[in-house]
Amino acid sequence: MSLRYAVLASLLDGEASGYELGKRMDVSVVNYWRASRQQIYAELNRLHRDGLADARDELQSGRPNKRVYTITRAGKAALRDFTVQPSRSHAIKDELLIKVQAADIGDLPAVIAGLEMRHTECADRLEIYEHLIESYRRGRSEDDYLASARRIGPYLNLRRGRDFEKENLAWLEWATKALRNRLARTSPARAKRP
Amino acid sequence: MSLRYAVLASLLDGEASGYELGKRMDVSVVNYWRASRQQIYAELNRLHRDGLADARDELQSGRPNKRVYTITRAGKAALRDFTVQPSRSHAIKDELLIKVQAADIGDLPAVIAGLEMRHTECADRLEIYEHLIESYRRGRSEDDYLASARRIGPYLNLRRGRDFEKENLAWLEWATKALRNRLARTSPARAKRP
DNA sequence: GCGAGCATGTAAGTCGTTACATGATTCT
DNA sequence: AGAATCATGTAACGACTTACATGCTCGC
Repeated sequence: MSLRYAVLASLLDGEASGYELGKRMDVSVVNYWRASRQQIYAELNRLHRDGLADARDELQSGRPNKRVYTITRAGKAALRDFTVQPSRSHAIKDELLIKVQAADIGDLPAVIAGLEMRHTECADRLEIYEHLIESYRRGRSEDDYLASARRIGPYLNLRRGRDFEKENLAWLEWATKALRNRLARTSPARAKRP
Repeated sequence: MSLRYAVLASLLDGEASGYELGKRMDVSVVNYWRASRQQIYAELNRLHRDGLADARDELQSGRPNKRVYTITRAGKAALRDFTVQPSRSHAIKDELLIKVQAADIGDLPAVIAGLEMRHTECADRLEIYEHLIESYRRGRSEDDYLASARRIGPYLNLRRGRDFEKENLAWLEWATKALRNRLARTSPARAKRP
């Protein structure tokens, strides 16, 4: 049921088609709930059926037509009700960390390569967050922005995303170094007894 | 398919029954993949069926008997193969953050209360992580530990968990303050025009 | 006496992923 | 020529949650 409210919350940023929303709710932009396009299309239909979103068909030339959705008053009310409900702790699911957990028994060079790949992904996301934060602030100081902006929720989440990516980068570098040291000490020894 | 490897990785910490593993893989202890007990029972059965885990029944008095599982050679090989596969970026799913995103339209005091509740949860988890890190190190310095320990994967993940909880606490405090300021500025104004 | 912890599971239902289908346009 | 972007969806499958079932012991 959370997907429903994640989609509604995303519609607060303005009307959107399913496709656009799919990009908005991509890992690189949204750090509160990512969803696949197929999920979003289905949820938008349900939202419309339940009167929480209005839909209108926009005819386009040279590309397929699209359905543009807007959050309704009832949608906002439902979202408001949701904010009062207790939240369960987030789900922690990260394949890379399973590999780190099993690194000592696993293929060390492969795990290290995985950490490095994640590092570049994180760095890319960090850059996106930094740019978004800048474009939200438009020169204002943070306190200024928080005092004057119409909405601050998206900004709060953006900063969380940025801080987490930074933290993540630091950890990835540290963990990579630790596994590299281990590799240097264990693999020459193994090589001597084939 | 990742649950399978998460369970195998948890079995590297030693043999365990489904119930024990359920506690090991709880949010408070494991930060790489949390799973419900029902999921774990089912996965252990499959693991045993596929020869990746050995099972033995342990008769107990005064409490129900239990099935204790051990990872097999084939299980370790499967886990090793898994470490070579590419990892997808983790799933970001946090109900609380949806509420933060919608905070401006939602019930501000409720969102603030939610952040505070999460704060105590994080503080509790942080304490657990700190204690676990201490018990892993047993007085040794970090470099010393990383150089001498038989396995370092669990320690790397533990530090990640600790750092993330710390970061999280800082963000929660900052976001709470921002939403409190907003509440102070908006609710007296509203109260004047009923 | 009652809830919490120990211990394992089934069944039903919801949620989410992957593959497939279609088809024009623009970039490399 | 082939891939990527725009655009929406269906169908099948797999993952995950929630509720239910059972039953004994220990502490309050």
